[in-house]
Amino acid sequence: MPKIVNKDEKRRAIALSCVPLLEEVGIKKLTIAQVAKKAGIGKGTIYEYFENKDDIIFEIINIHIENHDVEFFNKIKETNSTKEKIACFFYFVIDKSEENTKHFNGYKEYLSVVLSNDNEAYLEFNSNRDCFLLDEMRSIIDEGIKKKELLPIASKFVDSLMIFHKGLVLLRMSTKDYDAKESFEDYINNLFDLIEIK
Amino acid sequence: MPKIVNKDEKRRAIALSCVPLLEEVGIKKLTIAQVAKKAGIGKGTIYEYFENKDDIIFEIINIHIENHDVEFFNKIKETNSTKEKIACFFYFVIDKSEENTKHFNGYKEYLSVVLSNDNEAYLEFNSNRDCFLLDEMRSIIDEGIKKKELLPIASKFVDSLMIFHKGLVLLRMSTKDYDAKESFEDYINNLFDLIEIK
Amino acid sequence: MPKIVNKDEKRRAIALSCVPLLEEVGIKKLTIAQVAKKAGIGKGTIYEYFENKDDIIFEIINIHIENHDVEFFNKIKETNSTKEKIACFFYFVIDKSEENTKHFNGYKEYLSVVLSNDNEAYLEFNSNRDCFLLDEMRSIIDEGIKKKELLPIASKFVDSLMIFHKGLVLLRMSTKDYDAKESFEDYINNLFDLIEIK
Amino acid sequence: MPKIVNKDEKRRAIALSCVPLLEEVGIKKLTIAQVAKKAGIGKGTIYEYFENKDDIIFEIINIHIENHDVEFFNKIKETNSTKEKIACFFYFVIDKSEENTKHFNGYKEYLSVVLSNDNEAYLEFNSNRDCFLLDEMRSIIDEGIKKKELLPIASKFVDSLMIFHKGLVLLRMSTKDYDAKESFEDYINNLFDLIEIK
DNA sequence: GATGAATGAGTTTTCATTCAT
DNA sequence: CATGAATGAAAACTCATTCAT
Repeated sequence: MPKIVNKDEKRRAIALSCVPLLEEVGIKKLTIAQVAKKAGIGKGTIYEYFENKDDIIFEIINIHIENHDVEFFNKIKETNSTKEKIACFFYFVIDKSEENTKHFNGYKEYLSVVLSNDNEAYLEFNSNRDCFLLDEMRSIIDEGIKKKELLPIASKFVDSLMIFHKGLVLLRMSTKDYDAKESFEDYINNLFDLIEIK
Repeated sequence: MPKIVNKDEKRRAIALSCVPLLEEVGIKKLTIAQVAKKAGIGKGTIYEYFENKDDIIFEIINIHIENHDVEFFNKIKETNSTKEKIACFFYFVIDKSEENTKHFNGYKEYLSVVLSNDNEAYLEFNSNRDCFLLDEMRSIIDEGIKKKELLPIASKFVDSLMIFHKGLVLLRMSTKDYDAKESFEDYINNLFDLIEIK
Repeated sequence: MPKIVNKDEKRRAIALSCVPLLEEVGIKKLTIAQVAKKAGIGKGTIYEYFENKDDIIFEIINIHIENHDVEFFNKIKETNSTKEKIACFFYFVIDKSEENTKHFNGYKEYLSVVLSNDNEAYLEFNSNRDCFLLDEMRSIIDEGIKKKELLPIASKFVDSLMIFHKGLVLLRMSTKDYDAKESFEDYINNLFDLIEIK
Repeated sequence: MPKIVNKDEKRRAIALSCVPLLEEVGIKKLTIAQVAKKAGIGKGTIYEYFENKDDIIFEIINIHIENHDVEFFNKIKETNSTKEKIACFFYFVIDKSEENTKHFNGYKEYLSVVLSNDNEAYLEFNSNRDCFLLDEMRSIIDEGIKKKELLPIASKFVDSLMIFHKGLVLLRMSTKDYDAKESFEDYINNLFDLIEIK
């Protein structure tokens, strides 16, 4: 009886084995040869499981983001106040630690690829993830309202909060020495003056 | 004695002649050979006036943006209410007309290049332009306050308005069928509830 | 399963097929395109077997020199007297035949490349080959002493003999109509007055 | 009355002003633009005084070598014993000081150019200079014989001394970490055993 | 005599993808 | 199922030299 390999499983296994590789060399410098070597299979085999290079990069990035999200939601769970939970969303763009900067630059590279191609799959993936994060934010705000930390009006600011987040991301990426932290703190304090129950 | 040319003028003239070319083929596909042909000069001559390919692309984009700004400021001057003036800032990201979409996609490609290289000059240029636009926005808001259209508190929202703008730009670029208009209107109406003198 | 090729063999086969090409066009004018065409493969395939252009040129030159050495050692074996064996070493720089001049000019071009780059591999290769030839010369002299053709003191002249050889090479290469033969004969006769057992 | 410029004088003046430039950037990287700038004239003017790039490089190198020779003959004059005078000839190839290494590498680059082109003028220049140095060496040896430092037989070794010198030059240039000093000392001691009057 | 603007040929190397085995 | 050998298009940049002024 031959070993039955589930195509999807192997696809994922290949991508999984290349998560550190992508971090190391970056999207643009990643070659199929490297991927094949890291996964311990032949170059041709890659094409049994992936349409093309974009496809595999996409899969690897997915895993990256999933990993990131796991950490992210753990952090949020450990956090009590609504304000701090919101801050968790912004750590990614605020934190200047080497570790986070690496992730941030990885995401920058990813965005560069998204913006230069016109890959529908990328756009859809981004849409879904943004929706997902938006929902998370909404839950947190709603919970804050329920816990009497926030005024009911707070729910009207969920969207703009997420858009503001995107704005900080783009500014940190495209301008010199942008101080996202300062901007965030101004904004969040301003906002909480309006929505917080003191 | 040889013909003496004004280097700066010729530099600009070359760039100017390639503004439509850049629009047509995009940044990534633009070749020096094309530029030289369009400008009606030899390839080598390009390098008498520009350091390298980045340098010439940068110059062409500058002209693009200058052109855009001229239109933009004309629109603002023709506009009366502060709210409408603010809306002018957002036309770029909101408007779905073919004309504007072309510009928007051009800017998208530019951003893609900025994010993938680490060109200090690009980052600095962006910083300066963002500062400049921020100042414009501030003037408009201040004027609105002076004209008793807005409450003094409005001045505290200038920064976040610009960041919000960036956020919309990134969302329109990186997600599928993003409705920047809706987001903007929600936001601006929400905001004006807080800062408008009715 | 794909065709498995012996990388080393194919590498050598490619280089081998280009030995006449290198002779024909010279090092500086040799292009990868020519090499690929001559080897009957694609340009890209070259790079499956060689690091870069230097690498392939180096390999071709190796074959050249190996070929030359084979002839050279055959000649020495066919020769009886020590004096004649020594002369064999100098044929390369003395002989004005068209055939040898072609080789000599090839070596000249090779040296030109060695002197203009700072390629460690080249320098080391030269060192090794010089050592090797020095050892050969030493064997010949030692044998001459053993055969009572030469005085024991002859062994003290091995180094200078090789250096003298280099000197003739450089002189033939860098000056006009240099008569290496005359210089060699003067030298060898002078020397044999000192070291020969008559 | 217009300023009469002697063509040859200006030619020399231009070359003279570029002596340090050549040292700085080397032969291969030297551009006509640099030469024109250093000489304070236009690029086109260069061609009023020189045939082509080779011509001007040649002229600059001439001056270099003249300068070197001046130092060299001063050193020889200050030296007493014949053995030391001979050693002066070999300082160039033996000395590992930074200063001399710079000169040596300059000469290496020059030789590389000589070997890669087939410029008759270069070859002739080299022939003449080698003749000239040979004559100098002969004078020194003859003088040594006259001063009863050397046996009359010494005159038979003048040629080989010069060829040996060339050999050391080529070895230092084309092999790794060559110890020219050791080779020279062995040789000169060996030689003096034969030709010195003790 | 002087100038400097204009020129354009020429070559290495990478790497996603295919397909014969 | 798996493989890896083979492919070939594609583009920036330099710089000696000329010649119109």
